[in-house]
Amino acid sequence: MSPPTPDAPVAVDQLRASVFAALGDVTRLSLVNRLADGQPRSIAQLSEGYPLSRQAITKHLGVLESAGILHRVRSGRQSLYEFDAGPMRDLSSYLEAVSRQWDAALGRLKAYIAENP
Amino acid sequence: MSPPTPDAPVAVDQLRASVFAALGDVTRLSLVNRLADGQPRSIAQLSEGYPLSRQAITKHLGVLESAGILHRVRSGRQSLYEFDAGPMRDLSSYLEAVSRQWDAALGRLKAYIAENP
DNA sequence: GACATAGGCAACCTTTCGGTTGCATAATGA
DNA sequence: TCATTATGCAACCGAAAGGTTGCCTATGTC
Repeated sequence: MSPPTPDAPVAVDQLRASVFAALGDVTRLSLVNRLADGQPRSIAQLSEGYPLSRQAITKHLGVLESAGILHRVRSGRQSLYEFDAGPMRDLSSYLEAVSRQWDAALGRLKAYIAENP
Repeated sequence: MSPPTPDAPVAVDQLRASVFAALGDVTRLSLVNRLADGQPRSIAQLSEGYPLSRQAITKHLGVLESAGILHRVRSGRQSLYEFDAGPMRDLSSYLEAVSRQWDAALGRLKAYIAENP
């Protein structure tokens, strides 16, 4: 778990950006919230409650799957989607790292001011 | 700090989605990484090192500012951008909440299996 | 005042996104 | 077998994203 540096390998940042982008939509965020209870659901089930066509939901699920947030498992004639916490855990630790970097910088600033009144 | 529920007010989710979306781009992610050291920088400074025009960087900074991740402070003839950790902290706690929900669901599943061998 | 520097504004372009519709196909159940 | 259900595939569409270029304005500097 390397802290974020300006010159970090682009591949890692590219992956992270794709996960962020996948979550950057209210519909997809809502889908993730529903699936985070651990129960896999079919496309038909997931389409209920949205003012969108099944195809639109299918596309959103595809985006989330590409980002690794969901996995698709075929069961008979239906596609079940199940949640994977991995990518979102990675984002969480990344955000924590940035926040810590920020806190440290703030601490140094305060110390500097205290020593140069 | 309410845990994410499927029926959460859309306004909150909309804000979160916009922050996620703002971070869903490698260039913007890189800009954030640079500014997270606490030092405000001008647009000219921030434009260095990218194969993009100054205007492109300006647009990216605008997106980050709209999401509340950066603040703009005019100083003389230059616009300085400074980091604000707030929105990213919110995302972090949101992601943590989802992960905990997931862990709890997994725990219940294991308990169920253990009791029904 | 003359000139260089930093940035804002606006028009324009191409690609991607989010969405729809129509139709084809695979599994199921009566 | 036949109708139904669940999904996949592809074409299409308008709007937004990401980017460029050209020009204008404000602020420093000599």
